[in-house]
Amino acid sequence: MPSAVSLPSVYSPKEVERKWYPVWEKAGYFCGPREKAAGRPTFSIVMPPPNVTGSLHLGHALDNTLQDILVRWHRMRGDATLWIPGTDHAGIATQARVEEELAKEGLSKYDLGREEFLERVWAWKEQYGARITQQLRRLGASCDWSRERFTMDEGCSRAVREVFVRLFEKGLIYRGNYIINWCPRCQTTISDIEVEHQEEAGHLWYIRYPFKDRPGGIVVATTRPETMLGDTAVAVHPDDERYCQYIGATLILPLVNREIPVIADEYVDPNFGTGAVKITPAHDPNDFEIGQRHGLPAVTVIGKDAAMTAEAGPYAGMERYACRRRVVEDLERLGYLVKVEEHAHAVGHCYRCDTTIEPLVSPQWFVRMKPLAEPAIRAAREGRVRFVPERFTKIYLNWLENIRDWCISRQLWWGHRIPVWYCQQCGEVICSTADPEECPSCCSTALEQDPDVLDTWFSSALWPFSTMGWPEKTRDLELYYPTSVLVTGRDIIFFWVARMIFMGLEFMEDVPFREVLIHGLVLDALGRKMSKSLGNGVDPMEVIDEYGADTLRFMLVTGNTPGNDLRFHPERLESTRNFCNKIWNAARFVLLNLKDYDPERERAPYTLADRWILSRLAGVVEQVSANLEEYEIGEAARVIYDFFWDEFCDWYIELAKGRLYSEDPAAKATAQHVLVEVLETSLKLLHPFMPFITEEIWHHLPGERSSIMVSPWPQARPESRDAEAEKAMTLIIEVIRAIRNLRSEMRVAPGRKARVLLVAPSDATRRILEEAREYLTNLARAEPVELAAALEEPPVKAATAVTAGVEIYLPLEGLVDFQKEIARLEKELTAVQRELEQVRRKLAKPDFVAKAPEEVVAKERAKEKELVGKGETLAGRLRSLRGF
RNA sequence: GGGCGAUUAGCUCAGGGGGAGAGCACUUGCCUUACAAGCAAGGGGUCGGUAGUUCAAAUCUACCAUCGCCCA
Repeated sequence: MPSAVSLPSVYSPKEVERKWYPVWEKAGYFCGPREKAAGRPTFSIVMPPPNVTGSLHLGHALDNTLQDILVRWHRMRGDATLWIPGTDHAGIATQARVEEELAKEGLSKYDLGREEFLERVWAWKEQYGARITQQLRRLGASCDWSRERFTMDEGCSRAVREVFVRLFEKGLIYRGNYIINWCPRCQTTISDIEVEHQEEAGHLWYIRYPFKDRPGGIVVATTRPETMLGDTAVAVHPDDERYCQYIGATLILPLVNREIPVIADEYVDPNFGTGAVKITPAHDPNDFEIGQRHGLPAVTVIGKDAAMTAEAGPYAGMERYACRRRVVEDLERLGYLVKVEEHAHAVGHCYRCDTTIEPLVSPQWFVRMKPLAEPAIRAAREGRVRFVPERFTKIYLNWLENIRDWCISRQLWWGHRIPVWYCQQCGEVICSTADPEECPSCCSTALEQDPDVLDTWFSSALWPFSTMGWPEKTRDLELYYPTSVLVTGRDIIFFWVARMIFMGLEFMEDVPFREVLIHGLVLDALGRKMSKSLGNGVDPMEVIDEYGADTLRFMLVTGNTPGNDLRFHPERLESTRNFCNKIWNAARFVLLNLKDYDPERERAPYTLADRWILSRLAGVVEQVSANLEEYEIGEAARVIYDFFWDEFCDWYIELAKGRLYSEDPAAKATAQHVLVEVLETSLKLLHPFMPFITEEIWHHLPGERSSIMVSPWPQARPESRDAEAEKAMTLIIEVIRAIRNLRSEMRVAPGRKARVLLVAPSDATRRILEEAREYLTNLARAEPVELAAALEEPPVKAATAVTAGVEIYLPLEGLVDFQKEIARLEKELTAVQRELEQVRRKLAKPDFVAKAPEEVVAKERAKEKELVGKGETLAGRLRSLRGF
């Protein structure tokens, strides 16, 4: 056993953390077993794969800490536990980063060509992927590295192809020329949910479109005048009396002189603008749909570079906003511009680069969502997937119920290539899991694979089963699918959670996880999202360097409630670090006092303090287990924190000192035994939260030990619960506090012993106080302590307090300022009277006595009695002081 | 426009139908042989507003206000 004396008085996490992680990993503790213990369930989690783009941020730290807590807890409970780690290839983000690198060398991806570029990205992935897994290790994540996966590894890629082909064959994947969101900077499509809408101050331009064959015209209102060049109709509401006479009429589109019809469509809001809407099917999603309904042509006037196309005639080649200015000028000059209003509207931006999205019509691949969404909706409605907190169910359902088809093709190089080939000979479209050699229709070998790759989320959607070896029927799938819980941030419910659920239902015929634990975002101290552009990000590795992983972990999961965002305050790190230090020093204390400890030695019976702390410990074990069961992780952490610091350190350790320093070996052995018991159990309870410090201390405790992480989780011990001991200790603590308070108020020097008189009419109370005599001396420096049922003549020169049915006198010859003491007691008496009044008012109500539960009424009565007694004592005391 | 969340001590946040809590900050006193990253004592809040349900509301309901987020 290492010497306790060698423990320094300040805990330094660095060496400890570096020491233990490799030990755990080498011992194979993280490996998910291939069999489960009889009578125990399995517990499995797949880690939300961090992007290989860069490094872990605080959100990852929170997410993985929560998972690690659950995993370590279940492992200690003896469940067959599996936590699969991995990383995500993050198509757009990673490609963009590598392109940035290239740009520094003055190169573009086109200079390298597709293959060489991909080699560069793979090199990047190797470097940064390794960094991320290193960072997860530093955080203490006890995931199974032998099962580590990457969304583009062989197995995941195979799953992606399999899924694509099956959906294609089922008619759930199709290619079509539809309107999509185009990011002109990333040069790719993005899906609807990757578009972020931001309110912007803009204008509403009113433009008059003249009739072709009659005087006058129709005034339309638009926020994007440049798109008028692509207008192919003007729509009005069919019931709008202002316009119904014009339906079917022909207008002349100004500037381009195209003839366009006036059509009627329910979509038009008669109250917006003039009630007449210009329709640009090629550049607006709603207009596109109207165009589809009415068979309107789509004229593309803005290209993929966000510049005007040849279709824009004289405006061809102009950048879209320059064109907007010119169009407005020209309209004004030609007298078509009626008016301009200030107008705030939502503009779509690329979630990655914030560039304004351009809706474009383009041939893309889509997943037909309705048939996939329905089972996913049912699964949540029927409770087969449960969200924690529950309110997120609604967000999930609302999205799925209004789902649109999912555009999955991306014009990128980094990602899963779409497994579709086009025959250059006959035009056959071949969708296949294996690369085809020749066209099945015409046998031509001139096949060209679709150049696009899949949306990154397509592969992430398969994560819960692709990581377990699907489409093979593997042991892991058999044992660990569905996983137990998914832990993730509320920002990716749509992106990821929903998609995993419908893919799981489609391909595994079961939900991918039974529960979804949603946590909030980690914000900066001012409540802002952490971002590169704001420069307010905090690097978790720097925090770990300075404070240790245990501190970071504990800080992240306390002081916040499930689903709510968490503000990052550096000060909270300090208080949590102090808690680590507290644990360290409590352990040091115990170990320093264990030098002559022999577990076999005969022990004296438990004292009141022993029975109390063991009872409290049993309560805490139950509570922590119950909290973890309900995913109330912060609450569980708080319960241990309070118990350990307040009850164990501040009270029990102090109460135990008397016996530790005594000459009675049996009494000492009992105290040592209880100290070890409480410390050991507390360490176990703390281990899921603070794996490193608990492991370190664990190995200093007496006895042969393997790792704490594979030690059994503490059992609930109802037989240790001792209500009587808890009640007695509560009384003793109150009396000690009252004495300390009197001493402090009377400015009795802390080191000085003082005579204390305790008056308690109740025999039971006196018995407790008698047993606590030593405690009062040690903890309140009360000596001698005199006990009485009543006092004939209370000392006049004394400070007084009344608590819990005990009158406390602190005789202070010559030290008591009578006026001050009278004032103090008067204040106290007023408070008592006020409280008594409240209680009596309550008890006076017949309804209360009749309708409130018996215990509540009894409690109020007891309170009344106590307050009356306290008031009488105080009043009597005041009388005698005044009479003196 | 719809939905969700927040509003509790100076700050950051727990709690949640029956005596207002924690950490930090503040005041006072202590280098007490585990810990000054500590110990002890203390001050500080009509729990955002209004109405309702209830014997009882910080807690449940409705509405309102302010802030934030999501969706359209």
